[in-house]
Amino acid sequence: MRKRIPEATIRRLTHYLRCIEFIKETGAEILQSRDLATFCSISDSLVRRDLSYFGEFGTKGVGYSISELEKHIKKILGIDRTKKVGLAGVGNIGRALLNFPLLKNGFSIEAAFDIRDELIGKKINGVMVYHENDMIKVFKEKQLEMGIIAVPQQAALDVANKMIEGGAKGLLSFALIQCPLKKKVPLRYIEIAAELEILSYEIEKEE
Amino acid sequence: MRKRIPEATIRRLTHYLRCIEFIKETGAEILQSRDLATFCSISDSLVRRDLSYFGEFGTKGVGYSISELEKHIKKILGIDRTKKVGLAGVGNIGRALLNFPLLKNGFSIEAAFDIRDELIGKKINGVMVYHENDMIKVFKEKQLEMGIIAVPQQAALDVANKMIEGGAKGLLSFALIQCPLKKKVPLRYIEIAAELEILSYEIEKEE
DNA sequence: TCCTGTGAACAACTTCACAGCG
DNA sequence: CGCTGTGAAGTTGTTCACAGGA
Repeated sequence: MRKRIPEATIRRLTHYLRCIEFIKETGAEILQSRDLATFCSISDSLVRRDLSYFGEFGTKGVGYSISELEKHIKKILGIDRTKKVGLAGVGNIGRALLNFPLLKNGFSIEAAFDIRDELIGKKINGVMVYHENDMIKVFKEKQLEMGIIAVPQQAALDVANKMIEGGAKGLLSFALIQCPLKKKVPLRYIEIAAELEILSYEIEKEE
Repeated sequence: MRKRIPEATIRRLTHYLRCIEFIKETGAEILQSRDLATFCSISDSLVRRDLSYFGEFGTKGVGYSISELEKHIKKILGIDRTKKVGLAGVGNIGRALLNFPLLKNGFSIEAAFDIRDELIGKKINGVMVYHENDMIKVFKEKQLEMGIIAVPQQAALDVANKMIEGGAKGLLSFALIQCPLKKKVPLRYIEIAAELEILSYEIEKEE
């Protein structure tokens, strides 16, 4: 079962994790494909297919052990150990991220970066703010694995390249980056405008 | 030609728009499927297929008129006129959105909402902050069509239902909403944790 | 019995390849 | 000739339906 995994499957894995976090609160120990399916509004066979890409976690006639399943999914997503993250841009979005309980999801922001003098050397929510000029050095020293880019668009490419030079193996950006990057690494976007536009389309379609 | 449109096509339409905004700066008037394809790192035939779902915009042997194409895509996405938006939650994410040039994309935040007394009645970036208790009334009065939810998770369902009761036809949420909603409307999420998790998976896969 | 895991059928999406028009 | 628009082929993703184990 070691075929290529659909990206959609990976996204659903994150939803399964949200479901597990939710169900764990109730004290349950076993869960069935149907439970995950209902939570995510998809079919139960799709849940089983998704999980089967990675092995056989379940018990026939019973279901899945919640704690085992959680461990497995975290392993698959690479968040079985905490990943160290550097954050560029301490504006509103940056601050929101610093206040966000990312650690619970397996990520820890270990350093923040900005170019505004009044911020450099301050700690925000326990995270030190460095100057963007020191980004390569700090990324290397602290061995940061991922970068989050929350700077204005015109600064995004430069910041991305610095992160990569500092050793970042993947980037999440709120700003469109005019590629090409110095080195090809996984790059994802959070596109607020795009989401609003798609929502707008869906609204029009309804009518 | 009026088949079901893939969601992926709609998302790419938003990318085409970003490309058009970018190319317009250069003063060009004509663009070809290959230009859009290169910008978006996809194949040119996919660009043509995407556009062909909605009619024949191009000129054979020449390409697409940039201004016509922009008009068409905006029409398809329902942003040929500005859509009025209400924003719940004036924390860091909410403030980031208030500072974001959404108007350029066809959206205008006409009212913000929070429950913190010190914010109510203030204007932030020209947008009045109301109490969440007045959300239904304000949504109706101002005829807000869309809602953005940037409140803590435990408040999200309540806020969503109020927006819908106030007449919102679609919602964009930063917090997971435990459905069901009072009434089914298009609902999209921006899931920062999920994006980080997927990125983490992609990083592991590379290795 | 009940629920998982999975071949096989089906559906959705993308690419190919070229007809057809400017 | 060059580029669009589109059937047809190819590929990828989802659902069906059931064998098989607990």
